Amino acid sequence: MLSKKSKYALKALMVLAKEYGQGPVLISDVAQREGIPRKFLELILLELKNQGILQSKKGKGGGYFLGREPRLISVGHIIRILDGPIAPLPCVSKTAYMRCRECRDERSCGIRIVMKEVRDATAKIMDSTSLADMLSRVEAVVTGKESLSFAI
Amino acid sequence: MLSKKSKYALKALMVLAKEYGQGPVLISDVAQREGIPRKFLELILLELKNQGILQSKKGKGGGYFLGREPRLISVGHIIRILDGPIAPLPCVSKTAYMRCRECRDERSCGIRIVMKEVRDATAKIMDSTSLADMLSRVEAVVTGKESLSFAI
DNA sequence: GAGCCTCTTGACTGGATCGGTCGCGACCTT
DNA sequence: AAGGTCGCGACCGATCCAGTCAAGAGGCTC
Repeated sequence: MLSKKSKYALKALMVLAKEYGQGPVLISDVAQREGIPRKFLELILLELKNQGILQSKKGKGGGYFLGREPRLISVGHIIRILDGPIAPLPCVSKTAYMRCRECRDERSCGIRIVMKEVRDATAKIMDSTSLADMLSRVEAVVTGKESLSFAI
Repeated sequence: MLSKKSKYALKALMVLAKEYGQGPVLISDVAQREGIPRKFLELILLELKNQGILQSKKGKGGGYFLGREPRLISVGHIIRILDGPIAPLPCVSKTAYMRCRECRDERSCGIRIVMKEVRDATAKIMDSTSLADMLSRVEAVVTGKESLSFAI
């Protein structure tokens, strides 16, 4: 299950992606536009800044903005930062592998085989979807061309 | 992330599936074979019984056994019983749908679009994999015919 | 029916995580 | 130097996770 942190982060990033190249956006603006508790959002944006996703500027005319183009920021990366590994089990994680204490033979663990499939399918979707992708999908729906969302 | 509950449940069910048709198996046996805390496993098996997955017999010669054939018990069903919905967000769940409080228009929510893909991919794998499937995959690995596990 | 075996049930725990909130800085711009 | 903005540490209540404990209820065998 996606935490609210990740969900809020993605919502906020979508706002910043839409505004990309047009200067900083206030935390308060983002919070209000997306209905996110302001103080909680501060925490989230700070973390994203520390991980290099965002940049910030203090003082008047300050705020947050994306550190790179929206097409270079993947959903998977954001979720890994805020929620940790995507894999349903540590023993199938690529970014945070840990073997199961009680498994004699990992290779012949049926659960692992299935969960590896799940991890791969999930990671494939999340890592190949960028903020820009999401924006254009939303755009496609809004302008009534829903069929585009299946063309990817 | 899969909880230990679900993981233990699947491990236990694999044992019971292997033993299917050969009478009840003791909780203690399952616990020992799979390295699961006994008391904790009791809880899990009881829940699975209450949900109709397992049956039990008390007294000497008693124990737990599957309520139906291993090929009729899906991984997805087990995980839903113990961990709740598979969907990463309530607003894309088929079995426990709930709309997002702060979403104005659900259809044009980019996050929802992506998470729906994730849900569908995950559910497809989990719901189409049965205990019998897992058993035969494990068998394939054990007998050295790993390539079979990709043929499905 | 005694005694043992096995599941059943409810209460309890310690620790972690989630989803926030508060207050005071630090820093930047004008 | 004033006011706007992010930065950061502390704190909080609720909930969930993983597991334990003690007692009991039902069934079997002798």
